[in-house]
Amino acid sequence: MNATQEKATTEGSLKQVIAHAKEYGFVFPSSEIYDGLSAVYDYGPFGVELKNNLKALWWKTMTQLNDNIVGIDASIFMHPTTWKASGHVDGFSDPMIDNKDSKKRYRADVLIEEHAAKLTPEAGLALEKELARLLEADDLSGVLALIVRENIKCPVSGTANWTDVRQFNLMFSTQVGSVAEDSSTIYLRPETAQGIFVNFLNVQKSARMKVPFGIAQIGKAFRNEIVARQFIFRMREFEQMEMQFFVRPGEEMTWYQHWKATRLNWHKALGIPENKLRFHDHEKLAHYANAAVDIEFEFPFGFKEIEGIHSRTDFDLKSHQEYSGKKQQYFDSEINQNYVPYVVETSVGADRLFLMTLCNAYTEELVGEGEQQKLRTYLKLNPAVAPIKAAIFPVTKKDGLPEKARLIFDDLRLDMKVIYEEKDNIGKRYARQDLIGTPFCIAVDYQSLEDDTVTIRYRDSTLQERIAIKDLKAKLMAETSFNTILSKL
RNA sequence: GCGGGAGUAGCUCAGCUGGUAGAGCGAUAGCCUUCCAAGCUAUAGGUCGCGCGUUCGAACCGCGUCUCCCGCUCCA
Repeated sequence: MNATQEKATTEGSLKQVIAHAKEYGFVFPSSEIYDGLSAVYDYGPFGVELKNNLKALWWKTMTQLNDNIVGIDASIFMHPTTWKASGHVDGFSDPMIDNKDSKKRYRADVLIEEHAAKLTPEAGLALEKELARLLEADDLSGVLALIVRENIKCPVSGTANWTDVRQFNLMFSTQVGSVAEDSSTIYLRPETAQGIFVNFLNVQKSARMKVPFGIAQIGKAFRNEIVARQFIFRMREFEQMEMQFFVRPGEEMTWYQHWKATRLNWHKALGIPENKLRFHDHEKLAHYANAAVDIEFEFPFGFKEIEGIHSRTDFDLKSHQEYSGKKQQYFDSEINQNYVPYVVETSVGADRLFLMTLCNAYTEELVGEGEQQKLRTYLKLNPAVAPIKAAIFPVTKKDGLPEKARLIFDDLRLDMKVIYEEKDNIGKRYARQDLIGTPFCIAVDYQSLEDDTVTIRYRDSTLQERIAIKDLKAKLMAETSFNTILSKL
């Protein structure tokens, strides 16, 4: 651990990243003055800039670089039947049971299914049927009775000392209408995808889209997680960036592979090192999917999913067709056929993308020698997504330097987010910008008054070079443009 | 939800076996200083997470509660 001698560059632990995020205005706990609200967070002044940039980058990648992808913005509230059709009403609530000795929590249905697998095929099948009947009837005490009757034990403690079976519904519900009695229950969407599916024909017709084509959407979704933790990694209110890609039946695997590669590449282009990213194939597939893979990032707490790519088959559109009684078909004039398209989904957690970006950017470096040695903390953010693109400093606040700097600032602000500061010595000002990841600092000095040049100081190297003021904006625009990322795709 | 750990100024922490709060950094204002958290002056900021109890007296002891962190479980 004695790495103090060499120039050690380290990434932060999750704790450090959280502390940094709060201290420097990226992420605050929600309603903090009331002790916060579990698993809910607010984005601060620099956090919202960073997040907006990430969202804009994704949006442009999808809708600007692909002429067959268009966007929508659907509501959070949807007709309740939507969630019956999607399977969330039935499938999104889990019967849970705790073992009082081992303190472990299990899904009661999984426990019984695993037990059934050990029985003879006939007995196992009979048990599963019984379970299905009980679940269908929402008979939770019946499920417990079944566990007791079968003498199912906890794999850890080996005892059958169980709590009651309790239902955890992951969807938030609320009422429409001001009078409680007359109102009907509706849900806050647990995923944004259904807003796309129910608008499939609206979009296809109005934008005259031809299969294969995609619909992109960024929006909030809500899940009443039993356990929500790890900062903004798992929140009860979160933001998804989803693109549903509609393809001819039978061609879904080709597109699945295509989007898998394309999306991984996007994260790399953003500047995430290759060795911190990996694919993780799903062995157990969701009810709607015939193939699924996660793109995982190595967070301080391990490799975790940031994006999912799913081949959702025609499950959703078919289901909506059934429940709504409205045909969800597409006429493919190339092959002269009507069909319900298959869907390949790419779904990024915007907050996870944000957290990945922040974790990856957080850097601590020992600089200086001996007594002078100190820790330099900065955010190595990609300039294209950095909250502040440049800071403009007069080297002192007299002799007309502030006025000169102001002119540059007023010109730059028309094109990008910049900061002007003249308080404190310039080293302190550099350090403050490092902490929020500002990639460039522009210093106006006495030479600037004579020959209209300034120095530009680079965040990561702390090196400076002199540049003519007339060339400054073009350089900054080029260095901070989305183009620097998009051109790599 | 369960188990473990932790809550004192914006941050990092100090505060003895109970005697009603302090430091450094940071922030703000000013001075000084043309280049990497320098120096000087001043100011602001805390019902010690919250509640109840014990006590003449609680940051400190007891009980309860809330929040955060780590693990179990689940997912975008």
